[in-house]
Amino acid sequence: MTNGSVRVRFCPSPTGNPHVGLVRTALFNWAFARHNGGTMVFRIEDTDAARDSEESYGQLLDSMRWLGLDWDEGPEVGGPHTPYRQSQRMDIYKDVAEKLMSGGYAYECFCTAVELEARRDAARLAGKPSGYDGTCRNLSAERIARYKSEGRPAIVRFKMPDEQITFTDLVRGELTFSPDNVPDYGIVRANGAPLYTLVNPVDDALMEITHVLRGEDLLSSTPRQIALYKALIELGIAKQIPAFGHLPYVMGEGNKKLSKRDPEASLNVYRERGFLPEGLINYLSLLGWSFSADQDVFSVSELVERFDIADVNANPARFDLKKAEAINADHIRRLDVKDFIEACRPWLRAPHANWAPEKFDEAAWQAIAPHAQTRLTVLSDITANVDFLFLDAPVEDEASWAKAMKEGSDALLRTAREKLADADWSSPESLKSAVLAAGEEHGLKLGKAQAPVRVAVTGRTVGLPLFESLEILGKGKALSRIDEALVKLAA
RNA sequence: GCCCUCAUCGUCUAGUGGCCCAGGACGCCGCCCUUUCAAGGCGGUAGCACGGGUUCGAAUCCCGUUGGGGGCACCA
Repeated sequence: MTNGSVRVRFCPSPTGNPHVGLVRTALFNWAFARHNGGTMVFRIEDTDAARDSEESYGQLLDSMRWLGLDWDEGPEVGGPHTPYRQSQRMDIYKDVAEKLMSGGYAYECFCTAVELEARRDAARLAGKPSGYDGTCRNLSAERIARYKSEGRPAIVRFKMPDEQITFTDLVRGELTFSPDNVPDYGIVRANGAPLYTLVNPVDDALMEITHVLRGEDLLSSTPRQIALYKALIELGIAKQIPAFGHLPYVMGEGNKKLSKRDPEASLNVYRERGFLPEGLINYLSLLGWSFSADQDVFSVSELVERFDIADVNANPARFDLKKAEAINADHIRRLDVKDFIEACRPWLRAPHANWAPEKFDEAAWQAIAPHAQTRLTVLSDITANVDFLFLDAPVEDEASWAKAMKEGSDALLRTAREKLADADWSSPESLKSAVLAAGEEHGLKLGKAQAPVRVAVTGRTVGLPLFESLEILGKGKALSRIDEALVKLAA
């Protein structure tokens, strides 16, 4: 669909934890670049020293790497437009701002915050647009000199041309804005620090970005960026105006835009719970896009193969945890057992695991893993499923105990213990027969008969297939746990 | 207040004028399988916001209403 080389960028500012909306934006840019054999530029917009943090910067890179969203130019990778952190590009912006000023595209504005606010309120009351009213647009030279001698601070404001601006949004089609509603806007702070409004388009121009795919919240600032672009082209700084595509919001509970403050929104939450990168990517890409009419579980490479920005739809999507987990569960099941075994590792150790590290038994883990794989929705669930193998005694779960240990359970357990003692412990079938026979003696079907044994050995009423679990735990430990349960029942 | 934007099952979506009395997925319900719980199989539940047009024909095009979301910073 696109000819020539596609260059997209992902340009977060390092404030707070990465959140899923941000990730979705990164993902669509990445998928678009990869689909078209283009270039993914990663740029850090850290021009707000008060809010940016180095910690957040580190998290951003770490998150991208965890997800497998690689970049061709950017931090720690370099590229022809180094540096890729805006905090290191201040000279460039200063220079552009000066050119904009001397070219008559921007002017100094001496209005104070108080004045601005008063006029904004008045405009609002009068039912008029409340943006900047252009007061300082055509100040006389004397006036400017006087303000300066008074030491009045000034910001630099971009002068919006008095014309309609029309562009074709990649996801929304043709959009037109009238100049009345696109006021002159600040591009440099009074202290000389450039603002996002300047810095973002300037870098896009310099880095020759061809497609700007970003959140819907930036939609209404597009006309002013296009105007700035035109100025930059006239000044010989920019070559072309990029195409814009505004991605729909990712909403949270209560139909609110998922914000950084919302704990549900934090990427780290999903990572710690044991989402697979490909599972999360799969789910996130379904927010505003679809793979096909009848399939919604797919691999990252399938995504790349099919993704097209033209197929993204414009309506906001709600993040649905249940579906995200279901998709993730599917990806867990798709894993090779070997990969599943490795993927679970972090949850087999502290701080997730509740057993001492030396109690972990690699052989037992490898034996039990296949039985766990079809039962997890998130990897962190593994701990509770296998802890009976690595704990000295099964966890104490009162609800499970109460549910399984009824009248006669002690008699059943005694019989089961006897038969189990004579069974062949290298065969789950033999163990099953033992419990089955014990149940028959007490008039219980296997479903009922296995419950007390399960709770005695694993501590819980639900869990992995019992007879395989018994075999892996081993005869000695299993029988002594039944003995302990018998003691507890007698007490 | 002004401007922009969005609108198909509870949720994510397919659908670009006839193939749709609307398809898939998650959820939910039921059945089968079954050593618990899952997984798997089968079936069910539920939707084109509303009102006008245009057209032989509208979920699809146009207008309006309503509702949701966003912007209107010396944040990004």
